[in-house]
Amino acid sequence: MPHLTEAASFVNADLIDLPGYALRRASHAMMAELKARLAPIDLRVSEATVLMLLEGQDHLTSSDIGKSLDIQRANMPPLLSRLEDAGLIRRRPLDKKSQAIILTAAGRSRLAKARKITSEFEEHLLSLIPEPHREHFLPALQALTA
Amino acid sequence: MPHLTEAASFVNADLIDLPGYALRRASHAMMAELKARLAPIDLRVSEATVLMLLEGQDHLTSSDIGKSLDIQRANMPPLLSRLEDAGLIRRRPLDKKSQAIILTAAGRSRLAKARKITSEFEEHLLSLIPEPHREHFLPALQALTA
DNA sequence: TATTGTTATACTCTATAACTATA
DNA sequence: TATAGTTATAGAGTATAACAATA
Repeated sequence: MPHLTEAASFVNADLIDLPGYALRRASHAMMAELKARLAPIDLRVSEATVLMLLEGQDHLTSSDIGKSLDIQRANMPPLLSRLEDAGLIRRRPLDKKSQAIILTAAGRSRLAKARKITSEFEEHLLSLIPEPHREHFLPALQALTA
Repeated sequence: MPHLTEAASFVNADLIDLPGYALRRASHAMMAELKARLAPIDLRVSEATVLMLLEGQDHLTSSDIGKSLDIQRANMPPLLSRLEDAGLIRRRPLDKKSQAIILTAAGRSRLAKARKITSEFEEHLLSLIPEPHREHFLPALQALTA
């Protein structure tokens, strides 16, 4: 017999009523879902995000990408190396110090697949939120990031 | 001169309009904030959450806690060991296989400080959300976890 | 047979410091 | 002086597999 009782479930219900805790749990659940949906095209969430940021851009540096996506500069090289090794991006020198990160043809092709998956995912996510709350979700989240 | 242009900012604005991306960013920002607020009392977010779950309970096992908080069973021992080494919890045998995790007096004292910090944090979080959206935030998040 | 607690292990993300070379 | 790119390293969270002992 499991030891988890109704009393314990009640306490857990208390936790889930805290916006901070609910935010962490919802984010974790949704990112696990998106990770699973992107796995078939061999992309991590962070990698797909970088590809989306690069679309139509031919002058963004590694540092630019890090600033836009809130990724530390020091954590960009391994991320970009994986994308480069997969042939999805290449580097173009801007001057003797900086280099632009740009999509290859294979990168644009993979991005198209990623866009399809993420847009279906976003639709799924919103569909989970009951109607009266749905339109308020994005503005509320954006207020927390700014 | 930085390479980040207005065009790049615009693309980033596109990303932040995706609910899934906004959810991840908001969660990351808020958890970093809570982590910083809990650091002075030497508690991680996950540790404070466990203490809160244990309040008033004297029969929850390691497995119970993992199930409630969505933490894998295998990841509980190191978490609980840190709390035990800090004198905040102790183990009480339920039978020859299971043991209850319970708060010590020091654990209840630390929990009181954590409750104060987290309630101030929750208040801060909600205050960041503009009035028309605020009341819809928690129900929307809870719909994504269920 | 299923569950509990545990160990080992590995991967991902994140964070800080430090170094070089160039703007 | 500040910035770009990189390397090294460490911490934290998460995931799977496997084991012994007990329900």
